[in-house]
Amino acid sequence: MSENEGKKSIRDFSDLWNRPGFLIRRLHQIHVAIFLDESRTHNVTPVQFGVLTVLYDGKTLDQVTIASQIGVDRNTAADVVRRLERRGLLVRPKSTADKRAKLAKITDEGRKFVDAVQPAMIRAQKRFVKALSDEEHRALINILTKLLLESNEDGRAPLRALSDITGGGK
Amino acid sequence: MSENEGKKSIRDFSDLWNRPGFLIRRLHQIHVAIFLDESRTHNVTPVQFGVLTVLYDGKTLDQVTIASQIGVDRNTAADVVRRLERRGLLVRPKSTADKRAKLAKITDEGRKFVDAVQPAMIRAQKRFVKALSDEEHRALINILTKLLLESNEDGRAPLRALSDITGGGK
DNA sequence: GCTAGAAAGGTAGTATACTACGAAAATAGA
DNA sequence: TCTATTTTCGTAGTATACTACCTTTCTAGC
Repeated sequence: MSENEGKKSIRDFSDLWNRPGFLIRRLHQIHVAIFLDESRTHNVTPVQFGVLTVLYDGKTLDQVTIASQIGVDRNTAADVVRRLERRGLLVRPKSTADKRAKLAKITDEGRKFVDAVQPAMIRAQKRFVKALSDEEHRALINILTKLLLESNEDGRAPLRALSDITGGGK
Repeated sequence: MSENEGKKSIRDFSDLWNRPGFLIRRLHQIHVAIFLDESRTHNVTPVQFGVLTVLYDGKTLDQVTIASQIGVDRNTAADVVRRLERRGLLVRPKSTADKRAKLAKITDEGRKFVDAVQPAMIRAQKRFVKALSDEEHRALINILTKLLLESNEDGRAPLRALSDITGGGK
């Protein structure tokens, strides 16, 4: 095979496999599949687990805050919270301070559930990147983080409290 | 002597931002948002555009083949094809050779549509990775491709004809 | 030729993710 | 205080993505 066949620019997107958007979509599908496979017996999705993780320490949060912390749409967050409530993993008390707000608080059962699923989440992450060396892994995280910070406001669910990442002075 | 104190392994996933799955999900959301924004006037999604791209050269394909080429589920591909048919961008003749198969073929209108949307797709890809240097861009594509090839069979929609990527055969 | 299994399509149901709209409540400004 | 705006939640609708199950058709083995 020739060395630099065609010598196309890296910014040539005519090939599907040179489109970052395509690769990202496929990898997202695959990660979800791996997560569901590893946590098969628990019947939980990555986003549901994310919500429970955010609530794990006992904080009582409203839906908008939850949405901004895990990076999903407000409506999606409300859906997810409803499903988790149905399973008894969290409760949804009304706020007394703000009559509009509907809060979410993890239950004991929910906390036990997170403890039980945590190892599967770890297995899924490891399996997902098992082909990479530590160096490649680090490069991947760095580049994805860079893209995310750069485009955070482009999505419909911009994350807040990014100071943890940027190290910026709050 | 805390040489390694606080120096977490790259494989420590306790922080959300160290979880490749989380980063990938967010970036997927953002890419879709950017694509929809750039192609706003055309009312088309990345997956729909992918199907039309595969059919652009006039091939008549069945739904399973389309699904495997763009990496979506068989049922999802059928949904997408139905929507594109509704808009007159493709037709769905029945196969004479195989009475089960329902084929898809792009129309003249569909081909014109792809021509019109192509620049928006290019703009979306460029905007998505605009924060990266050529070197970072290349590293990203390489790593994502590596992950994809490694995990292709883990998803529900494994891609076929990967020889173009692996350099094998042909 | 016949039958079992595979393969293609379809329906139905669920979850994530978004848009658009509306109601109720909180807040900021005149 | 009164009003306009913002915020929060809700509903409804669409698209991607998957599972589960079903029918029809094709194919392989006998």
